[in-house]
Amino acid sequence: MPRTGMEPQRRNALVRAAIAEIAATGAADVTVARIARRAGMSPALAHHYFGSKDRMLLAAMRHVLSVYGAEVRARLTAARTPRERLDAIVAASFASSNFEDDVVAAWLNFYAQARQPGETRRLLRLYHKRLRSNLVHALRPLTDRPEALAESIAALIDGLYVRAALGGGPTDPAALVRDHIERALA
Amino acid sequence: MPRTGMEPQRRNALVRAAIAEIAATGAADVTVARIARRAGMSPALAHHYFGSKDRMLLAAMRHVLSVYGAEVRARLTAARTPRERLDAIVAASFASSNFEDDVVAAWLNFYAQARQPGETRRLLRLYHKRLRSNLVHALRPLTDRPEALAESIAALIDGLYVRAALGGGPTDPAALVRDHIERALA
Amino acid sequence: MPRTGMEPQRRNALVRAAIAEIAATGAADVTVARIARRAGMSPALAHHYFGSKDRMLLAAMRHVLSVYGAEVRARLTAARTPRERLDAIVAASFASSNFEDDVVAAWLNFYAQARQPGETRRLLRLYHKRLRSNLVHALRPLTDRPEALAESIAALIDGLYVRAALGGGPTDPAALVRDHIERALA
Amino acid sequence: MPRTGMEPQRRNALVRAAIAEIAATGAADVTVARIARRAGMSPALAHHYFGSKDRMLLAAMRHVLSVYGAEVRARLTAARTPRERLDAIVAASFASSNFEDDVVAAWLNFYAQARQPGETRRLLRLYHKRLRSNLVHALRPLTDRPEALAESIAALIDGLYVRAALGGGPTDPAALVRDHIERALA
DNA sequence: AATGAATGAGGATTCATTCAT
DNA sequence: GATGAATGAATCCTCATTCAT
Repeated sequence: MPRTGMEPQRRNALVRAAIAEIAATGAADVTVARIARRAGMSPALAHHYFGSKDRMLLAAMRHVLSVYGAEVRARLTAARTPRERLDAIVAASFASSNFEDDVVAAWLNFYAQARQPGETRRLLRLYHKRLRSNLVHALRPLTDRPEALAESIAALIDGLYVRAALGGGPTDPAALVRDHIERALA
Repeated sequence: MPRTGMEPQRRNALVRAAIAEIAATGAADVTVARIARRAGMSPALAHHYFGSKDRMLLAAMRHVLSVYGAEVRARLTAARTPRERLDAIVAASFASSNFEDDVVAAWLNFYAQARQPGETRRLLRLYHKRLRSNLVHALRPLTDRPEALAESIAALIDGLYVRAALGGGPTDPAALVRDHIERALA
Repeated sequence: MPRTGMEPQRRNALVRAAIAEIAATGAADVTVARIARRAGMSPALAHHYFGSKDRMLLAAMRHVLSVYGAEVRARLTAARTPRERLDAIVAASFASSNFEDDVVAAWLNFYAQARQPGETRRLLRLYHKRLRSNLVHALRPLTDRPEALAESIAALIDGLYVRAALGGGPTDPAALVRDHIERALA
Repeated sequence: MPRTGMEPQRRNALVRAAIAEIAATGAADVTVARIARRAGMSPALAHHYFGSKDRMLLAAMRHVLSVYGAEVRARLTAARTPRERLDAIVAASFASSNFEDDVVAAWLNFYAQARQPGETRRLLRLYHKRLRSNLVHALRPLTDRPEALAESIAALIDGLYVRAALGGGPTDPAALVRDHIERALA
């Protein structure tokens, strides 16, 4: 049964299962056994691939961040004007690839976990820094206080994430952010 | 040593210890034993007073919500104009009584936990509803789309909370929100 | 509130509550707190009167045995012929005072507990000895093998107790025993 | 050390250890840890195989019942006449395989536990029903009141069990039952 | 590569019991 | 006499992790 070259598939399945499990069960009740079962393999194999539960969850987080990062880069490449760059960032944040229920839940839990010092915090701060820098870069030609506006845009995006995680957020959060930007630049 | 009438003090000490422990250790690693030790008593006594870990954490959440609610009510009572009402709500959100490090961390964890159905979710949704209704009520005389603006203000507040929980948020988040409101009403 | 001379009532209430609790919850789940609550007082008071849980349960057992003993003595006094003596013993065993549901359940649990060396076993063996000796004494004028018949009568009584404890025993167990005796003496 | 296919052995060892532990310690003081130690493994492994203490004890009970059932079936198969059938049932009840000290003690505790509604009670009632039906079937050709006699035989068997559990029962309980039957059929 | 077997280290919870009042 | 307060010790159970196969 064991075929060679399964490693990437196995790792991927585990990462996806981890995200789904966080969403379904809550970070507090996530166990290696449950993740492994969801991914269709034994807990021992999960350990074989990731070495520890922490590293597995970290891989899940990296996956979420990298999906987001890829989305941003792709859209930024296509953007021509500063305004388009802004829209690209906002659109990436709410793109279906990382605004699915599972992923939003995972984000929220990463935030909670990032309270403690460690890799999660480091990664999340890195994400924050990049988001801010992207925003500031796009805003610089449009306003003379790019930092302040970037801050509020970033906070707004995070707030909408949080609310989405609980259900009951606005239907079109991206529109809400664009509105905010428009008014601020007016 | 055992004097009568200790219940309120003990419960209070446990609630405070629970909040501190969530902030210090992260919700995932909070144990009854740690909370009890921090509150200066045995785990058995903690159970005696709260019956279960869940009920203890729920009491902590209720405490946080009630502190916030009291802050809002107190400031709303003093407000005269719609604009003052708005400022009152914003100020309450960032008042020192519930913007301390511990409390902000607790909020974040409550959000993460509220993903799962249960009392936490119910309480948090109730808080959301009240906040929105307070905002809409204050905004109605000031704009013709009070719901949309309320939504964005609420999201902004939550986003600033999240960022505060991680450190590195803006120095004066209330100012940022007031700025947002001003621009939106202009 | 505390009146003097309450001791006998208190002790009695606890003994009765213990028996009821054994029947209702099963010996494994009997706790001092539950017994005390059922008897309308605090666990601490129960300890005050009995010193320990074991001693309390032992008192309950002694109560059951003494009720049975009193019943036997009363009926034996009234009996005139050997045959009447036999009937007296059988009737006492199934008299309502110790064939109530609670009491039967308690008996069964005492048997289970008497496996271990200790006071319970001592008391139960004493009961066995007395029962056998009473039976043998009554049987001696009626048969030349009184010991064997006494043995089978005693076993039959115990068996009927066991079955009564589970429900579904015969309606009139005493009649069944009398039948057995009659046939054996015929 | 871990070889594959250990499950049956482990389960068996635990069941046997549970029976021995009930006999040695009394059902009230049986702990998973003690059973596991006696069976030569960790408590965690015991849980791994049985899921819970209750299910483990239930398995022990099922084992005892099935040993008895097998004994009865084997002897009934060999029996030719109604009288032989009766003797087969009685002999099975006191066969060494389920009249050993351990097993008798376990029976007694199952009885005590069967007071509470649950699987134990269900199984024990099933055993009662089968025993009665076997007896009635064997008695029908021999007497015109098979039910009544079956009842008394069953009660006698149970009573002898109870007494055996405490030590001090008759040396040859089966003979006593056969005697009872003989006289009743005379 | 893959897994069943196995466990040590906890974690929530319960409870008999003690003590000051 | 009576009780609320308090806890140490134990119990069941879970889980990440390791290991032989």
